[in-house]
Amino acid sequence: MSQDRPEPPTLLYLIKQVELASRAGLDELTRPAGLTALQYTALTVLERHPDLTAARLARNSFVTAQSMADMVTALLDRGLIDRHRDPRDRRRLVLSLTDDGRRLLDRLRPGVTALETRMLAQLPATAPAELRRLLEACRQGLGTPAEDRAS
Amino acid sequence: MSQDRPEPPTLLYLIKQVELASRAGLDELTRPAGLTALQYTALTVLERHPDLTAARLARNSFVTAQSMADMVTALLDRGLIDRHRDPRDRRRLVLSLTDDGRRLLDRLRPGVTALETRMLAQLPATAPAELRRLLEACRQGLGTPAEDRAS
DNA sequence: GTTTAATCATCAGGAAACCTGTTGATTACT
DNA sequence: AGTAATCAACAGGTTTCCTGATGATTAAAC
Repeated sequence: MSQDRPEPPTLLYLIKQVELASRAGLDELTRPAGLTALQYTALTVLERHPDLTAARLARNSFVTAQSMADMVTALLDRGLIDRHRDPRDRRRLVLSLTDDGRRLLDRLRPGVTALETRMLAQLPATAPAELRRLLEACRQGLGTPAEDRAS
Repeated sequence: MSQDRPEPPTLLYLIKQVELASRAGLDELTRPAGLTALQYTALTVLERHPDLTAARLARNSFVTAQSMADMVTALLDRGLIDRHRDPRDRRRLVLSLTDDGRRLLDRLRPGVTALETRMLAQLPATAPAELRRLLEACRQGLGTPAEDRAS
């Protein structure tokens, strides 16, 4: 009766836990630069996928365009990103990293890499690839956010 | 030149992606009940670890006690949790689920389980255990949040 | 080709979740 | 006894998210 077995947490919860822990670490790294973890993440997405619009960026992050607008404004104000109209679709405002944004990412990257290394420290060398495979399948299962659609 | 290799995202980013997707799914499930995904998660933690304080709950979620206070207040106001002083340490206000809170969790659980199942749908039956093992090691590596300390 | 529908950006307003900094009460350490 | 650590809470503020509405532009339907 009072003998309740620990009841293992769900996988959903474990994922949240790891994300929370990594966000805390990321925040620590990016705070000195005046960036939040989410802003840093958005910058890395723009680095990997140039010429995204705010709307696409929002879908990629499973949030509404209005939510993303707040962050885009912050990054614009700090001069880390830039934007211009797409001549082929004049509704679209295409985002791109500025040189300042690129420099900031380059400066932060080593710390982030170290954080990831620390996360994986206890695991064998084969684990990262395995974890990647599993996570990508999970993302797929939950409905991948229309990404990686090259020109 | 315009041939940029996709540059695989970091594992930290993949974890965030899966968490974002799962949070979106969770929010959809819990919104009808007037709960956010985070509030639901806090309730499940209290279910698995009765007699936690808000401070412990905060550490468990890698946030400050002040941040957790907002959510605790919301859950108290909705009558989903309760609290009382710990007679052995009168600084502590111990949290516990109310019957209403327990009922709500029971009602939401099937949907959450289905969400997790959907996430894992593409993977073989051995994957969940493997994923759990990897994620637990990651959490450990990032500094586990003083949990699972039974009485 | 004109109407209809979808998409993009944006404004307004608000809620939730985070933070720093401070204070007072209680317990633990010395 | 006195210092340090912990817990809860107050004040005030930022970031991140939402719904709802609007105008501009493109795509689809008729």
